[in-house]
Order: sequence, then C-alpha cells, then structure tokens
Amino acid sequence: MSRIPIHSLLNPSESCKSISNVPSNYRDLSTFNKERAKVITTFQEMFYSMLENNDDYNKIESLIRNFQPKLTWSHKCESLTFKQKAYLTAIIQKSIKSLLVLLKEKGKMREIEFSRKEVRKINKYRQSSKNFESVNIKILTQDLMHSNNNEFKKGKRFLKSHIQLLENWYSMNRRNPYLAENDLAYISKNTTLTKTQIKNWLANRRRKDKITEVSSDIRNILN
Amino acid sequence: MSRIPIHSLLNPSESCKSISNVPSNYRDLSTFNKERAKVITTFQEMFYSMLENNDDYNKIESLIRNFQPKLTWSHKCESLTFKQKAYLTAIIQKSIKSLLVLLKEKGKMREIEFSRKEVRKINKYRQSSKNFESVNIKILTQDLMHSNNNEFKKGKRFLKSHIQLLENWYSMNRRNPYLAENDLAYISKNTTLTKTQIKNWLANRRRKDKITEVSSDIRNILN
DNA sequence: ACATGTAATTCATTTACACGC
DNA sequence: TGCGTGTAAATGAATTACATG
Repeated sequence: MSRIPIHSLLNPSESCKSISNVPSNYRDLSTFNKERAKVITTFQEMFYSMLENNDDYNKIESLIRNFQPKLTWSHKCESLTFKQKAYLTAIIQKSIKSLLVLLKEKGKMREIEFSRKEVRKINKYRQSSKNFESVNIKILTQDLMHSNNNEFKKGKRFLKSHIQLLENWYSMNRRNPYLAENDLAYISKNTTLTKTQIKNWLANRRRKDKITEVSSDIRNILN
Repeated sequence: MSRIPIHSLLNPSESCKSISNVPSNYRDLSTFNKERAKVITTFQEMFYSMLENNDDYNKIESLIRNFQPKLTWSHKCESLTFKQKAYLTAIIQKSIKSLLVLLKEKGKMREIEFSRKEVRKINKYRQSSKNFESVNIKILTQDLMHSNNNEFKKGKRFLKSHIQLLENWYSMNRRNPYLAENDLAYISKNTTLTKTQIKNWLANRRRKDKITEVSSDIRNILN
C-alpha cells in the first residue's frame, strides 16, 4: 500500500517559520516540532494499520479525533504567545480536516454515516459555501493518488462472488426482496460490503427488475 | 447545408448594452450595430461558400483575418470613448478566435487528405513541434455545420442502415472480404460513408472476426 | 492496400447518493 | 427510519479513426 506523506500533511514546521512573530526562544519551537514528530509517527502507524485492516470510516475518524489534541501540542510551548499557539493549532486542524476530505474525495474512504439531519446540513453548507474548497487544501501528493485502491469510487464494480451472493439472495426472495434483520447480517458477514452498499444494491436491483418488466410489457404490446 | 449562427457568435450587441458607460448618443451605437450586421452578412456568405468549396484552413483563416478590421468597426463610432471601442473590438476578436477553436474542437474540421508521404512528413513535424496547433492544416467538410453532425469524431457510430449494408456485403464476401472496384462504388453510392471510412470499417471487421475466431479456438481447447 | 496496434469516443450498465414520502 | 425514484459518476466492451511497417 502506497502511503500518504502524512508527516508533510500535518507537519506545520514550514508554517511555523512563517509565523509573523517567531518567538525569540527557538528552543521551545524546536521541542514542539520534535515532540510532535513522534506523535505523528505513532498516529501514522495506527492510521495505516487501520486502513489496511479495512476498518470503517467511523473508527478511523475517531482515531483522528482522539489524536487531535496530541497533534496540536503547541499549548505545551510556554514561550509561544497565545496567538501563535492558536495559529499552529488551526493549521493542524485544518490539515486533519483536509486529510479526511481528501481521502473521501479520492475514493479512499466513504461518507461518514451521519444522522440524516447532519447530512442535509452538510450538503446545504457545501452548496452555499464556496469556501469549502479552501478548507479542502489540496496538499495531495502523487503517491496517494496513483494508488489503485479506490474502493469507494462510484462506478467501482463489486466482486463477482459478492454479486453472486446478492443475486442468489435476490432470486430466493424475489417475492419480497426486502431485507430482514438476519438477511443483512448474513450478507454482511459473507461479503466486505457495508450496510449502505447492500441496501443500495438491492434498491437498484429492484428497480432494474421493474424497468425490464415494463419494457418487456411494451415489447409485447408492440409485437 | 445547415449553418452556425455566426451572427449570434460575432454580434456583440448584447455586450454593447452591458458596457458600463453607454454613450449618451445612442444613435452612434445603433449605427455601429447596423453597419456591422451588413459586414457580418457578407462575411458569412464568403465563409460558407469557402466551406462548401472545401477550401483549406489557411484560406479560411486569412478570410477571417481580413475581415477582422471590418467586423470590429467600432473606430468609426465617434461618440464612443476609446475604452469602449477597445472593449467592442476585443469582444469581436475574441468571438472570432472562439469560432475557429470551436470549429476545430467540435470535430467540424478534419485532416486534409494528403498523399501518404505528406501525411508522414506532417506527423513527424507534429511530434517535434509543439507549435503545430497554430499551423493547423485542417479543412472543413460539407455538412459539418449541423451541430449534431460531428461526422468525423472518432467513436461516432454509423447509421444502422449503413452498418446493415456493410454487414451484408461482408457476409456475402466472407471468403474474400476485400474490396473490388465495383464494391467500393456500390457501398459508396448506398451510404454517406467516405472511401476511407469504408476501408477502415472493413479492416476493423476482418480483425473482429479474426479475434473471435481465435478466442473460440481457445474456448474449444479449454472445454 | 493491408494487418496490426492503439487512441478516442460512445453506450449500456453499475454503483452511489440526494430528496421527499 | 426505509423506501422508490432521479440522477451523477464510473466502468468496460464495442466502435471508429488513424499510425506504422
């Protein structure tokens, strides 16, 4: 698995230097960077192991959330002014957000399963705010992009074996092709598909039948 | 031959109205538009007759170049400020450029049918020179202006009736699916396909048979 | 002119997601 | 909530065009 240079994503050392009022006591800043580098390394290991384990988005997100305070370590730097600390913190949090958005947009992750309400709120915001783009800093490197691991891209075909299983379930439940509790668990266990994917697949499958039924009706009328 | 609304492409009357400081003397502006409409009409006639005569790209380009001063007639409007004149001129020149780019990009133009040698020379040149775009040896063909009629786009499907005819010819000549003089004339007469298209189609058709033959051989071995 | 390789495009289909009931 | 429905985005096979030897 090719890796994002998370270090460069989250490491604000460049930004540190560009802070308007660099503290006279450089020792503190360098300590900050050194300590944070350790934290990032730990974070990175955990992050990638989660990706490799196909852990779900919620889990990864909570990892990131839990690491945020450690990553924004600046409050321990006593020689930094409040403003500088805030600035550093903001940079890192922005980077973290970018990381998530990026992963999602590039198909490396899928939508957080927000509540219905939240989803709508986010979409509204997305539509109204043109600043959304700027939150999503494109700090992306080629490495991440050329990895072919875009599991959650839109048209990405499911494995044939999974399709087979779904089709089997469907033909067996043709009379009432709607999921019961057990069904979802069963399919979920025997594939790597998420709950949403399974539901979507069935919705699309039902529609397909409907459409082809109609068109064959039309064909019969015409012939 | 259906025609592009060159008038609407080149006519900046809309833009005129949106000029920030519309001259107090409207007469001049309307004169400008009226006069220019005449020039555009003349231009249009010549433009289309060149297209119909299959004149080459250079010739058409020089027509356009020669007409530019007349089309950007604004310098004759005394009540317009210099800034306004410049603005009108810029609009029209932009439109003219757009016209050319449009014609090229929309597949309205195709390569001239050069001799074999010439084609290779051009391709060599094309590869070495990145400025080739501006040299551009393209001509426009007959009914190219019909907006849905991008005959020379690559993946554009032939008419079903034409395919039918070609397939019929092919199945009847399966033993020796190569064109004799008469064949070409026959197909040509009963379709709107060019000589090159027919030859290409047959080459692709022969290849298709070949491929599927091979794969059925393989299938037989495997079964 | 041809076989062949391959670029560019189209089209039907698959997956994902928004929205309203 | 789950569902039907509309539709966006991506895929992959097939089609057409063109380069080269």
